[in-house]
Amino acid sequence: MSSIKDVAKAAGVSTATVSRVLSGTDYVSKEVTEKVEAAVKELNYRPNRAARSLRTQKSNIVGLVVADIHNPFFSLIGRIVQDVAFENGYNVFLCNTDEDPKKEEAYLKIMRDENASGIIIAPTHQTTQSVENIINLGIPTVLIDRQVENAELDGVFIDNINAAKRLMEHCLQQGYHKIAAIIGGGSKTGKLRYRGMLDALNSHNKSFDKNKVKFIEAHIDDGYRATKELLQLNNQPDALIATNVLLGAGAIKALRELNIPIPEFGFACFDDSVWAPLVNPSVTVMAQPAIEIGRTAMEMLINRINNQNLSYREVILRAELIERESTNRLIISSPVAQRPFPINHGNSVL
Amino acid sequence: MSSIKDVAKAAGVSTATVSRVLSGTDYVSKEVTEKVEAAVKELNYRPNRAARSLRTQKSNIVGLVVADIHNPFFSLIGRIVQDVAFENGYNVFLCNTDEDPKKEEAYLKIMRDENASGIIIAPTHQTTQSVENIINLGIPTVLIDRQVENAELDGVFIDNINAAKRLMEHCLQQGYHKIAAIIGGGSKTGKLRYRGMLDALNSHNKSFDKNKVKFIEAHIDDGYRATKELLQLNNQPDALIATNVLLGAGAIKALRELNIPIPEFGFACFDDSVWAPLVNPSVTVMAQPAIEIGRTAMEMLINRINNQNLSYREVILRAELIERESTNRLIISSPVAQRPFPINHGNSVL
DNA sequence: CTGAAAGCGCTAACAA
DNA sequence: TTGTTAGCGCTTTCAG
Repeated sequence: MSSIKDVAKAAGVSTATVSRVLSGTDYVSKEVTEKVEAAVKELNYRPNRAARSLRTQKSNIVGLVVADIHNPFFSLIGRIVQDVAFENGYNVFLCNTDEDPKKEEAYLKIMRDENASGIIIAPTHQTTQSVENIINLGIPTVLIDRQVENAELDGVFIDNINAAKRLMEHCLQQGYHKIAAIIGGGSKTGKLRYRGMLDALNSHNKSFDKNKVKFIEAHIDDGYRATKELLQLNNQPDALIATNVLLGAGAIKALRELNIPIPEFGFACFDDSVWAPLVNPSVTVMAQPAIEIGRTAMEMLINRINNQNLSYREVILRAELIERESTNRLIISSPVAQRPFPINHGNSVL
Repeated sequence: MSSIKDVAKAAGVSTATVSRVLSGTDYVSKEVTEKVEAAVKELNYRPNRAARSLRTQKSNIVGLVVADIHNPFFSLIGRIVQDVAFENGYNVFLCNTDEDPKKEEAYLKIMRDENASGIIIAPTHQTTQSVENIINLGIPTVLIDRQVENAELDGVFIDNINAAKRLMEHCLQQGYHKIAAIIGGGSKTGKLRYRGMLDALNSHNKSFDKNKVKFIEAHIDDGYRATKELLQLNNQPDALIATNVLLGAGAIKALRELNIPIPEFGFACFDDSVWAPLVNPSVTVMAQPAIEIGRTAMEMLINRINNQNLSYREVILRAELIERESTNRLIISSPVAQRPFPINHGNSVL
């Protein structure tokens, strides 16, 4: 491994000059520049990142802190974040918190130790402390997925209340009136979506039957169990909304096992996925624009890194209601194969 | 941000002593140790990684290089790799190559620049050059998913030939005899799986009808298109095997649109997924043990980092055939809801 | 426009 | 058992 000294020697210049050529900050004569570039090529020189980082107190590391990269919503975001990062010379550190504030804090500390340039984070539900931790780091940060009031941080979200409201509204319009919900209780997002659903109900002079709402951990198993419990109530619901893709998958498993007829029983969930149009009947979803979220977040982060004085901004993206069969109580029995579905849907999640 | 000097001053000792206490390598008296630890706590001191890395020519960075983290097979592996890494003090750099050798090479160079301690990689199809690049780095490396002959590298794989053979064997036993295949052409894995399928056919004195085999890029869209093409042949196939989860999803879309009756027409693919048991009919799969692959790979990597003199080893894990309805030509029409499916299947991929 | 030299924060000889 | 010190490879004043 050749160092900057070797290059300097080979080019017959000082290390400072080599550094200048590489960074392109200062003016260097054409002649010298060429000599240096030749030496760089010759020696196959690549600057040592640790040395650079130590000297500049910066790094090209960006932390991506999410609950679980295996959640397809996050993996799609992660995919795009990494793409944009790569295009801009940044590397992505992957951190899975499982919504555990301890882990989250540990990762944030590591980001500080690494002199991370920036962080993209979907903070855990312990919002206040968590966000305080982030702000105290003094590292440029973009929040995703979970909005935090009054946080002096950039963020990109969807309007959860509105999206949930529209989804509930849709179900009501389809004629369901005893609607149950399973909600991810680990994050702020779940609470907002609950509120949106409630808003829709209220505007119809309705409300949630309390024992038809379950705040649970956002895992497949939990969605499965909760759905089974809900369907064993005396006063059974006639529809179910799940507030994320994992809960949705668990719910479908349960509905299948219990042989619940859909869409006589209505079902819808958040997040589009590859399988939502493929299960039978196909599933109505509120699709979050994951790709756009990821791209926007990384771009905002780069802007923030390059200019810390920007005023903080929040980007709210619109989620899209995709109506499919699982809530189509009005016109039952149109065969699956005749319903078109998007082959290349940008929001789609595996 | 306090440095080791501040701690040394506060504890009234030298920086060397502080370093010794922190690393635990040399003996330090109890008394001094306590003073140092108190100072560390007091100042909320955390060692600067760049400085440490520069000095030791090591880092705690591990690169995870895969085609696409949004492929649920890789995202599950990534999830586990990151877990094990975290437990052992390593951080994971995420790299998506899209099977592009250029990108792969770029990421490998970055790993070198970062003094990465290790790499876990599913190499692209340009095997020889790619693996040479890896070996030339001199960084401990574990291959996953794509076996490379004669590579002086650790690896953890499944026996692709055998797994594909068993899957094909299963289809033949179910009475399908004009079986088509869509195969990921971008990686070695696809070729091995092709060979396994061929082996099974040969042992029945059969062979592939050449225009019923398509080597394509492993994307959903490509699987979709290829399936449509295959079903427009004069001599239509009576079954289809897809060699990975993305191709499988695309195939199902196409089969749905064309209103192909399953399991009269047979379908199976590699990789279990959350939706495989939920689509209708449920899909027979050859499930790869993704969690085990990820865990084993990271553990092997740590071993290799700690002892470069170990002899190289290959771990071959067994894939599991999960028979579901989509190949169940023999007993048609058992209702979905009555077929049990695993709620917490370890291999399951979203 | 270029060079000399200091120093980022840490570890590891070597000394004591 | 502890301290002194050199130096990892780079950038960035400051001089020229």
